[in-house]
Amino acid sequence: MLSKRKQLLFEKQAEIAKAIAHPLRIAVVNFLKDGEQCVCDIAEHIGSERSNVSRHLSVMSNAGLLEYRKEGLKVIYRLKTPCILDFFSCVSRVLKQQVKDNKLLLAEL
Amino acid sequence: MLSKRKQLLFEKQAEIAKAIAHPLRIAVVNFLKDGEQCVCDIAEHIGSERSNVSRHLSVMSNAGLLEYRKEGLKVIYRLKTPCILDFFSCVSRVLKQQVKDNKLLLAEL
DNA sequence: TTACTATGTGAGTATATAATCACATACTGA
DNA sequence: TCAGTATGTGATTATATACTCACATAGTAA
Repeated sequence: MLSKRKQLLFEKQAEIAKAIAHPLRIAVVNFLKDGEQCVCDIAEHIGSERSNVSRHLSVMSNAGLLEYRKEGLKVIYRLKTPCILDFFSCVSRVLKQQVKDNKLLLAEL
Repeated sequence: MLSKRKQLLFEKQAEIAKAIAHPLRIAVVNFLKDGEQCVCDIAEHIGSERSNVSRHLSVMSNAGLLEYRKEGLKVIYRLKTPCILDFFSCVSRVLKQQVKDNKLLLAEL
């Protein structure tokens, strides 16, 4: 059985993973990897309501993935831990494997 | 604005991230990193209903994170793309940073 | 002050996800 | 064949998450 300590750790880890696990939030990470951006530009780039984007940004910020600074009216977000980007290299590997598997499956028909 | 192609990619990536983003499923990954295990042993190790664990395993398997083989009555799961484990090294970094931030916050009081 | 802009938040609704229980299926071994 | 075990799935319920709209707040600039 899992110790309480381990369970707590896994919950924390899941929280961080959840903060990445959304198409819009992944789009944000991809946009921010080239440099910081304000909410309005992020919203425009992604093509979603500002209020919605704002909420997603706060989810990611609370999870420790993003940080921000204020500049006049604008709030400018940036990646806090760029190692998140490594995550996507693994995800790409999983996706490529999926394509390979599908090809094998097709060859069976 | 995002291209349809990019959007589709982000959706696929989010699907994979979602398949990790649950405490129980993270516990499974941690258990399987030392080698393959049957559903019954996974369920016992984690301390959850077999039916529930079975469903979580199928989520991860569908996402391409796990694969399995059958051996008599048992179904034995293993990690399909061990690079998932890299993900956790980044998550650990995020968690450590959170602790640091909290310490700084405490020092302000 | 007044009008304007950027951001964030409350409330409501829709949708997705998780857990539980009961049950079906499939394999094993007497 | 029959009893027993491992796994998976349907149905239900509970909970969490996402989106939209309206509005509040805070800074800017005339």
